[in-house]
Parts: sequence; structure tokens; C-alpha cells
Amino acid sequence: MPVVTREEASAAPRKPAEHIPNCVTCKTRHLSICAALSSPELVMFDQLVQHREFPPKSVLFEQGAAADFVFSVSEGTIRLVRLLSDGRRQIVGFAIKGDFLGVGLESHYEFTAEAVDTARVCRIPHHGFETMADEKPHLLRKLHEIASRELHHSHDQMVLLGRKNAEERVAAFLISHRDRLARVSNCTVTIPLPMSRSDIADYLGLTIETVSRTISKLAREKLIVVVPDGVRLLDPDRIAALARG
Amino acid sequence: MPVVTREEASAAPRKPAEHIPNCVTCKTRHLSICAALSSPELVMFDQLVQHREFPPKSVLFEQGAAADFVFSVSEGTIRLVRLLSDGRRQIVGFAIKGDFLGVGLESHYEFTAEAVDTARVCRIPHHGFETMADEKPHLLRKLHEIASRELHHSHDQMVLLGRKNAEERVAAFLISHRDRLARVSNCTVTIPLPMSRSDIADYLGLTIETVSRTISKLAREKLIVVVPDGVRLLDPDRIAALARG
DNA sequence: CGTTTCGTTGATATTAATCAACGAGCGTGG
DNA sequence: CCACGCTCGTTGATTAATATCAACGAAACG
Repeated sequence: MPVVTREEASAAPRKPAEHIPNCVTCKTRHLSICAALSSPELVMFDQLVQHREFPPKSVLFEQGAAADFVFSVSEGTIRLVRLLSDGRRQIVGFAIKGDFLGVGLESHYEFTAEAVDTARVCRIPHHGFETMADEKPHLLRKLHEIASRELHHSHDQMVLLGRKNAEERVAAFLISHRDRLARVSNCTVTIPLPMSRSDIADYLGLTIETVSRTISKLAREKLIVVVPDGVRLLDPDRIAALARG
Repeated sequence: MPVVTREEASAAPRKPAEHIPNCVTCKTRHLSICAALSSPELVMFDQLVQHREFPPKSVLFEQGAAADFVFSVSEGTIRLVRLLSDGRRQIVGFAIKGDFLGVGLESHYEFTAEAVDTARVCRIPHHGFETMADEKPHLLRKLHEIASRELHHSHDQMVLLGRKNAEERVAAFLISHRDRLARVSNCTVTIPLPMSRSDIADYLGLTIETVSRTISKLAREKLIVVVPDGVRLLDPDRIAALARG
């Protein structure tokens, strides 16, 4: 089964040509790891950073490969994928603007990261970043805060996967995704969903069909409206209540 | 339904009377957070530490409560519990000797911790510990390593909960638990399981009955033998293969 | 020594998975 | 430009895995 064409799946990231991005003038700075850095540190950081654009379906890095880079996401959506040998897939997270990849500073990536839509990232050589973290405790502290937040979120996800039914899972996904988007944009009730039903299913431990049916059910009950590439929450409170379980 | 008697559920920890534990002479030191500390730092650490013993079913701390202490486990097994409002329960982890609780340095505990059997812990006031971490980057670095390892493990658990069947879940639990025990004791094929079937079920996102049936099935297939308060692996390799999925 | 808890096993129910079909949208190439 | 193939999402019918309900024996406990 041919899944992707050579062009779109090319692992080679594109360098954006238009204008030169800069850490100091970066608008997503305060949302990202860079919020921990002072102005002079930002200048230093800027020396390390490589700006890259990954087209849809391209791979940022592969599970098990040497973790030569860490990443800060500037734009787009990235799925974080774990595979079983027989093809079963679990998505352990979606990274969006402001998110950091490689927070564990591990020597090898523990999941594969694939662009869902066009993703722009700051790519930082692992070694340089780690050196900087070792020299600047407040950066390490920020890194630890990020890891702690992710650990907390992964516990939420364990509750979801272990104990919630399909409807609760989908509702929880919508609310959690909305909350994350709200932090980095002005999204409130209309939630863009660039990822496929298959991605959502593999994130929620369900099948495509169950996700589709559940979304249809929520729509039938007038809790949401399905819009192109997303959903709109008609009754966010009741969705949130459902999500809680 | 009276679950526990006043005596055993009393939240008040006991102070061990026999001999005075000491961080410098502590035998589990190299397994724990303390591995990051130098000798003089250990002395300093010892000033902060309160040694406490928690009887079975007693609560170390409650989800949502102010995180006044962090903990290092010296002995015993502790279950880390998340509850839904309707009583559904998800155990997000079991802490054993060498494990650290409160790794996120969060202001409020994000789960409840309950002793499964008699648990001995080093309890450290949050504030003092955090101050020390802020002053000693290598301690913070160690903390971050621990958090990263836990994050990795929680991703494994997401794969388990989202995509593995009952047999794979039980096998994975046995192998993972064995590996953790092996790091801190000489356990290899006979795995002590102080936690109840109910605990295992709530950890694996299954019911008591399914856990029981699955263990019986593995025993019937001569992959394990059920022993009092544990199991013995007859064919660790095949169990491990099952666990992988 | 009764009572309760725990683990096990059996019978049945239920949820979500699987199998299947179909239409819309999209890109490709005739 | 249109036809074709492909992917994607949706919906329906059926199956399968696990949950639920129920009963029981053994061990633990007061």
C-alpha cells in the first residue's frame, strides 16, 4: 500500500526563504522553552537554533534513532507515535506551537515524530542545548517544569485510556486540545483538527469507526457541530462534564 | 462498606524506634535520588529527612492536597491512585524501593499515594528540598532524569492501555515489575506481588475477573506458576515476547 | 467461630472491534 | 476537462473481547 508520495514524505526539511526568523523577535517565545531565557541568552540561543519547515507526513525524527536534536514547535501539529511490531499504533501526544520535543534529553528518541500538517520548528543540536542547560540552572528548571507538566498530562491520559468509555475519551480529547490551543491562540469554541480520524483513534485507544460514530453522536445530541477540519463546541460545559467521566 | 479499621488506616505515620536511619549509611542510597548527592550534601540532606513508616492501606498523601513533602521510598510498595468522581479508579504507578514521589515539585499532589504493604519512606519537606535543588544543579539534573524516565514509562503504559489486550497487559506488568524489582533486589523469576488483583486491574485498565482469568490462563499454559503473594516466571522469554505485543 | 475479604470460575451482557459498503473530495493522468 | 483511483469519513451488520453479575471456597480477622 503506497502511503505517501516521494515529495511529501521526503524527510528533508525545508529552509524557509521569506524572512529570517530570530529568537529575540520570535512571537511564540514566551510560550516556549525560551520563556526561561534572558535577552543575552536568547541571542546565544539564536546561534544554536536552526529553523526548519516539515511538510505534512514528513518525519522529524524516528523512534530509536540517536537524539541529535531537540525541537521547539513554532507552528503546525506534530504527532508523537509509538508502534508495536505488528503495526498497532499508539499516539502518545500531539505537539503544537510552544511545545518542546526531547524534553528528557535522552540519548535516543523514544517515539517517532511526524508532521500532521506543515510544521515549523526550531531545531537545536542536542549537545549544544544540553551544555547550555548544564550551565544555566533556570533553563534546566524550565525543562523540568515542562517534563513535569507532561508527566501530569500523561497520567490524565492513563486514566482516559484505562477507565473512560468512547464518549468520555472523545469529549476529553476535544476539551484538552481546546485548552492547549487556547493557551497559544485565540481558539475557544471552534477547534481545528488537522489530524485524521485515524490519528485521533490511535491517540484515544479506539478505532476510526468508533471515533467517527462518537463524534456523530455528539453532533446528533447538539453538543458539537462538525465543521471542515474541526468541530465547534455548542455546549462546552456539558462536553467538559462528559470528559471528566 | 467499612473498608479499613481505624488503626490500619490512620494517616499518622509511625516513627521507627529500633535504630536511627541515616542518609550517609543508607543502603538504598545509590538507588535513590540521593545517588546525586556528595557526602557533605548527604549530611545536609539527613538534616531535612524524616523517616516514616506507613502501615498497609494508610495514605501518604491525598490527590489535590498541598504538596508539603516529597518522598523517597526505602521499603515496601505504594500505589499511586487517580479517582474519577463515580469511583472508577486508575492506578498510575506503583512506587517501590528507590522511587521518588513528588518529582514534579508541583504545589499540589496530582494523585493519592497509599501504602500497599508496610512502607518505609524518607519524607522531605517540599520547601527545603526545592531550595536544595535550586542550589545544587546536579540534584535538579537527577530529578529531571527521574522525571524523564517516568515520562518514558508512562508512554509505555499508554501503549499498553491503548493498544494491548488483556494477556499482553498482564505479561507486560509482570515483566516491567520484575525489571524494576531486579534493579533494587535480587529478584529474577519469582516476583512478589503484594498488591491485590484489584490494584493490578486498576493499573492495567481491566477488571479483577479478567486479571484473575488471565493469570490462570498463563499458569495453565505453563508460562507462570502462581505462588503465595506472587508469581514465578517459568518462561520469562515467552512472557516478555507476549508483553511486547 | 462467625464474618469479611480475596481470588477464582462460570454465565451472560455490553461495548467497542471488525467486516463491509458507500459517497465525497482530491489529485493524476488520459 | 473528465474519468479514474485513492484516501477519508461515515454508517450498518456482525463478532469478539472484556465487563458484569453471580456463586463459591479459602484465607484472614476480629
